Amino acid sequence: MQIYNTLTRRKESLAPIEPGKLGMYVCGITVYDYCHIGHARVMVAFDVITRYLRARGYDVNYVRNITDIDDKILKRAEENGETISALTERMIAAMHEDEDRLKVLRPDHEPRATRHIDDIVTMIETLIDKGFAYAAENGDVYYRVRKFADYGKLNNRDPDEMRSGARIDVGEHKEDPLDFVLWKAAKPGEASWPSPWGEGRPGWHIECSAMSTCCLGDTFDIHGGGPDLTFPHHENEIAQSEAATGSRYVNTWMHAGAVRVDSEKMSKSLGNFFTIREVLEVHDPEVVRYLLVASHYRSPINYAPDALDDARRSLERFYNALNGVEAVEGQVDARFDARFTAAMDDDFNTPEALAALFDLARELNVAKKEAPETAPALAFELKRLGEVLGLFDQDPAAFLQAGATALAIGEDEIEARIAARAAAKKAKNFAEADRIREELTALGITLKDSREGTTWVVDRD
RNA sequence: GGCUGGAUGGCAGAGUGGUUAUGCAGCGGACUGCAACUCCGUGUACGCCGGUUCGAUUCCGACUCCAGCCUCCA
Repeated sequence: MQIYNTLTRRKESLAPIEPGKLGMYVCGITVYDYCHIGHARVMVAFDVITRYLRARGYDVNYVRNITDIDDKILKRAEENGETISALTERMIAAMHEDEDRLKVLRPDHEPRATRHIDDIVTMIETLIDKGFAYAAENGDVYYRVRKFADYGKLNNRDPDEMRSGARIDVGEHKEDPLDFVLWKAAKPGEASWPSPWGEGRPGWHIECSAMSTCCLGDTFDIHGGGPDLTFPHHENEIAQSEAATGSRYVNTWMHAGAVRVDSEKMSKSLGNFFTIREVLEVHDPEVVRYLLVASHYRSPINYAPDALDDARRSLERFYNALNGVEAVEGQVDARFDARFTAAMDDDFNTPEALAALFDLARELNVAKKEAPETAPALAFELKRLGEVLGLFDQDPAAFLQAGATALAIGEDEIEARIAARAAAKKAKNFAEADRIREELTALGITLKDSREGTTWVVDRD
């Protein structure tokens, strides 16, 4: 099992700290708004990673945090005229709904910042004791970046060169412009927690250090997140945790690729984002998931409506193959599994894995015609491997007929007309049969004849 | 400016020192009463310039362009 490690910039063999077990922490969502497709990318990527590692026999402990206290949350709650917890509970519920629809399995633990204030305070105290942090007069506590010799190792950055950077916020209470906040003193009226330095709230980076260490130990196997978190967030996590514990923080750093719109990163600040829920109003969740899985997790992907239409058509190929076959476990050529596994073993190469599944689908299509008795086992194999990617879980006919409820014709009526057409065909009245088919075509229904009878799908084009 | 990636056929997207990725779309054929589905066949694709090599899209160097991070952001 090879995994690309952002820290070393190369693929490395996976070597669990404890044989057979893996601790994985992924930076989750700041819950002040609905999740967008960029969030979906990270959720799906690490869902596939977790599913595969488990299928490979690892006992994975998957932790993904929820940031439920933060400046943006305070601001949004204020704007909405609702309490912080009303806002965050609402968004957490929405997030869970979104990921359920995308077939993203829940992490084993979802620690929330506000429930770990004690751990955070303890870690900050340790950092102060060790000289890696200091309390400023205004009640803020800062991390002393220059004290940590390895600072910049994840991003290949030299603090001396960053010093001259014009965009670094100087901040009147910092000893050094590079220092970042661990604890923010509360302004009057703001949500706050007591601490040795006065009322305040945690800085963003420290919560992940505290919660990951708390859930997974001082050193753990895998830490993941979105592409924009490598700096400063993950760099700062390393600085905090390694200074506090004196141990190596993380063995393997994994980062997903960005989702772009018109070649620009999809982000809240650019305002060019699509929320998961608005996309799911128009597209089947599995189509969205397929789009995300069809690219390698580290590659950037361009989000466009056309891309979803393409994904839909590719997925139809799988469901057409699966349609009309009962999946039953049985003897199957092992080379499909071997190809799939080899691809996934190579840094979770899902496009390559899908290529193997397309070949399996072809085999299934051939079997359906030429050796029907072998089809159920092939269908089972396709579904079994697809499950690792979180795909092919729907009833094929239902998938292909999705959207029927929006049509101007009921399913019973469709069946009635198919029966009428069958009668016309039997009577060799092809003109009438074609008339009925064209009528259905006009309504968005495509018929498919086979030896077993006629089925129908909803026309997407 | 510094640091990361990337540039593959009409589109999407893997990969490889010399042999078919895969999917969608197109074209030809088969199947079909005709279609749809399916099957078979089909495309001188690897940004540009040098170098290494018997041979490079694949390795090395320069260049051009694109994206990300350096500020909240998945």
